[in-house]
Amino acid sequence: MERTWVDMSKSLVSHREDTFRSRCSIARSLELVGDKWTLLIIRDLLWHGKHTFQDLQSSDEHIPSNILSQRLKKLVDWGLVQREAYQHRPVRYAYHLTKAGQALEPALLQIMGWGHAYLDGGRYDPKSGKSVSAKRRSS
Amino acid sequence: MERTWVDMSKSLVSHREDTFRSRCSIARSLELVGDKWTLLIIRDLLWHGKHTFQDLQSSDEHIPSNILSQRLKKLVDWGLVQREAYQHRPVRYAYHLTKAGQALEPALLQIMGWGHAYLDGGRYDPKSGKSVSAKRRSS
DNA sequence: ACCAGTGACTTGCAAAATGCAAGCGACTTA
DNA sequence: TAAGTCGCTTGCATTTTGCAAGTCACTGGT
Repeated sequence: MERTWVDMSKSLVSHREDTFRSRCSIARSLELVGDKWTLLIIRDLLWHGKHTFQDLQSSDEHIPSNILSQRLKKLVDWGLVQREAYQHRPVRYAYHLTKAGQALEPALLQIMGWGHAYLDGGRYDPKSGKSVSAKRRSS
Repeated sequence: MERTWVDMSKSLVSHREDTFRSRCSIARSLELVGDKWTLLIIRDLLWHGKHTFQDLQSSDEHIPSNILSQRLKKLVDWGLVQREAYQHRPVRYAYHLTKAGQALEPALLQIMGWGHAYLDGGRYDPKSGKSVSAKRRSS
C-alpha cells in the first residue's frame, strides 16, 4: 500500500505476472474482487447511483470506513474506478466505474442469480431499476 | 466451526435470514464464495477433475491445507459439495459438486471472461477441456 | 470572530482470518 | 518392522478486519 493517492488512471496491465498467483483468470480476478466487500462497492456504483464516500458507506451491509477507503484506493489503483472532485470549496469527491469496472456487470448478474436461486436473496433488475424480494420457497 | 464432520447434505435453506448481512443476493453469495480460495476449489472440482484433498491442494495457487480443510467443510456444510469415501481400506475421500455447486458455473465463466479481458489471464473452455493462454496485448 | 456541522477520510487497537511448517493416525506395501 | 501415503489437525506468527474515535478542510449561522 505504498502507492499514493494522486496517481490515477493506472492501466490494469501495469500490474502483471509477478503480482498474480497463477495465470488463471479466475485466480487473478479473485485477487481484486475476492473478498466480502469489493463487489458490493461495484454493485452500488453500477446500479444504485451511489458515488460518494458517504453514499457507499451507508449501504445495508455497513462497510467500515477504513475498509471502504482501502478498497476504493485499490480499485482506483487497478483502474476499475475513477475518483474525481465534482466540486471545489469545499472539495467533494465522486467515484465512478471505468469501462473495466462496468465490464463486471455480467459476472455480478450471474452471482446475483445464483444467490437468488440458492440463498433465497433478492434480485435487482438493472433494466427496471427495481429489486424483487425472493419469495419463500414452497418446500 | 462446531458442526461435525459427518453431517452432510445440509440444505442451503437451513442457513437463513439471521445468518446474512442483508437480503441482497450478491452480499449473500459473497458470504460463501467471497474470498480468495473458495471459487478456485469450485473451479477445480468443476473443470479440472480434481476430487481428492491432495488433488485440490496441488493446484497452481497452492492453497494451505488448513484453509482447504476449512473451505471444504464450509462448502459441504452449505450443500455445495458432497464428500464421500470412494474406497475403504484404506479409506479415501472424494469431493463432488452438488447441483447447487454446479450452478455456479455461469458465474465462474463470467469472472474468468473478465479476468481474461482485463487481467491478461488464461481462459479455460469447458467444452473442449482446453485452456488458452492469453496473448500479450498489442498496445 | 466563534461555533456547530458536514464530508472524506485516518488512526489506534482488539479480534478474526490467513499462511506456513510440522505433526498425527490409519492404513498399505516392501 | 520400517517407510510411505492420504487426509487431515495443531501451533504459532503475520495479516486483515472491524469498530470507535479523531482529524482536517471547509461552510453556514449567529
